[in-house]
Amino acid sequence: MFFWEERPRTRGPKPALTLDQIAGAAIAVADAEGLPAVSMQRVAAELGFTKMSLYRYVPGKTELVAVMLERALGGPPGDLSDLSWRDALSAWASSLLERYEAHRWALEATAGARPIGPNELAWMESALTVLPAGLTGAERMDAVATIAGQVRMIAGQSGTAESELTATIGLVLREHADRFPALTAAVTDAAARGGQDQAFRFGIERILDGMEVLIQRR
Amino acid sequence: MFFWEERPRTRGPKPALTLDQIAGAAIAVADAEGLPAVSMQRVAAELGFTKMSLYRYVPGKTELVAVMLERALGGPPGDLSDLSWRDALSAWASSLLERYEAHRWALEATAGARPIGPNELAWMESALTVLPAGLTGAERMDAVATIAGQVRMIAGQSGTAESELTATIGLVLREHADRFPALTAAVTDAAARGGQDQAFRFGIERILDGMEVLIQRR
DNA sequence: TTTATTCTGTGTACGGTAGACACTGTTTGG
DNA sequence: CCAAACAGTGTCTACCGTACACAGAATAAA
Repeated sequence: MFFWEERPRTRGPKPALTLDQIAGAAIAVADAEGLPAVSMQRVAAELGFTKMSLYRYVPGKTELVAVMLERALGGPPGDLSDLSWRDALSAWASSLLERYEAHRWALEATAGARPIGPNELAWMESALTVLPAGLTGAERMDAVATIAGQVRMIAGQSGTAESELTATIGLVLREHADRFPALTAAVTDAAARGGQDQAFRFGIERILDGMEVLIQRR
Repeated sequence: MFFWEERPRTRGPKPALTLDQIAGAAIAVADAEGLPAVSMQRVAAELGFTKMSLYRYVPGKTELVAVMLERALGGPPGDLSDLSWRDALSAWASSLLERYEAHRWALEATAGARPIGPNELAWMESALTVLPAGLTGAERMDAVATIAGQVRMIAGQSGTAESELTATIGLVLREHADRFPALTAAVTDAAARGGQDQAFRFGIERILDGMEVLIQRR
């Protein structure tokens, strides 16, 4: 786990690149054309170098993606201490969602086993500190996971929102509307009102309400 | 969206394979060695054919993965009607989690844009029918998404549970324990009690509690 | 029954991927 | 001054998905 920071160099030629430059170029490609467009070849070409030169800075593509994720998500918001735990967690979740939506490949990049970076830990730490008292350590972890799960669920749908949700689902749905009456009804009603931000807030409010019930029960 | 079912064949040689055979072989490979091990070459070899023969049954790899997902997740549980909405949703979530954990590549396969199959719609339909009254169509969709988000969050951690969570996180964490005091405390406490099933139930109960608050408020 | 049509599985080819390795040339510590 | 360390390049292997032409098999039409 030592590829996050640039290691000190003593002898030999001065490196022409930095890890930040590489990550930046890779992030730019992913932002513009999606994660599949990010290859060693492409990133190196974007910087005017050969692909093999990147291996002087990064052990492999897995680690490159990890660094991309780390840089793209960044650190957690810092000014949550003077809010109520509800507002703080809500703001935390909104901030995280913003980050995911600013880099729509980020969610895809977190699929499967991967190394976890310092910024990701900082996000966890941030949420844990604003969590209310009256929860065990395990429960605190679980609570953060539940909220993060909601963020990631919405982030996953956000690209697909409305346009493809009505297109992809609607295509199969219109054909078999009789097999899925409840889904058809819910989708048509949801389409009339619309808004994926509503979906996010609904889930967060339910989770926070549920946590409040638990806290006050104790 | 016509590659789900096998299309009728009239003239020409009898097909030596079926879509189910192909999907089954691919699922077996993914179960044993993970999703990256699933290639056209590998799946075809597993069946004793050349990779190009698969393209007679499936338009491309994207669709193959979609069929794999469809077959692996299967249909929703059917006997939820005589349960309370809480128990029904809890059972629904548990069933879905079981499916995801039985095929740990399934979550990874749902990352990014992808075609949505009939079984996935059936799962949605199943959850929507057991949902309590007093919610709008949009809210019903949001509620299902929130629960599904919890399932997917836990499913994503389940492979990493304990072993790697203490290894991957713990490695970086032990080095910077002073930077993440709340996280360190929560992790050590959680490790003492352990259990990823606890994490799942905790989140589900919070969400259901939150939904109950909303319902009773109306 | 013959003929024409349609479909299957195969072989070849192309452009792409990640990465191993040897090499040249630059930089700097001893 | 020189030897060690290191940067970037070029070449190579082993894969990947898939486009395309083809030979043979099965059937529908003649």
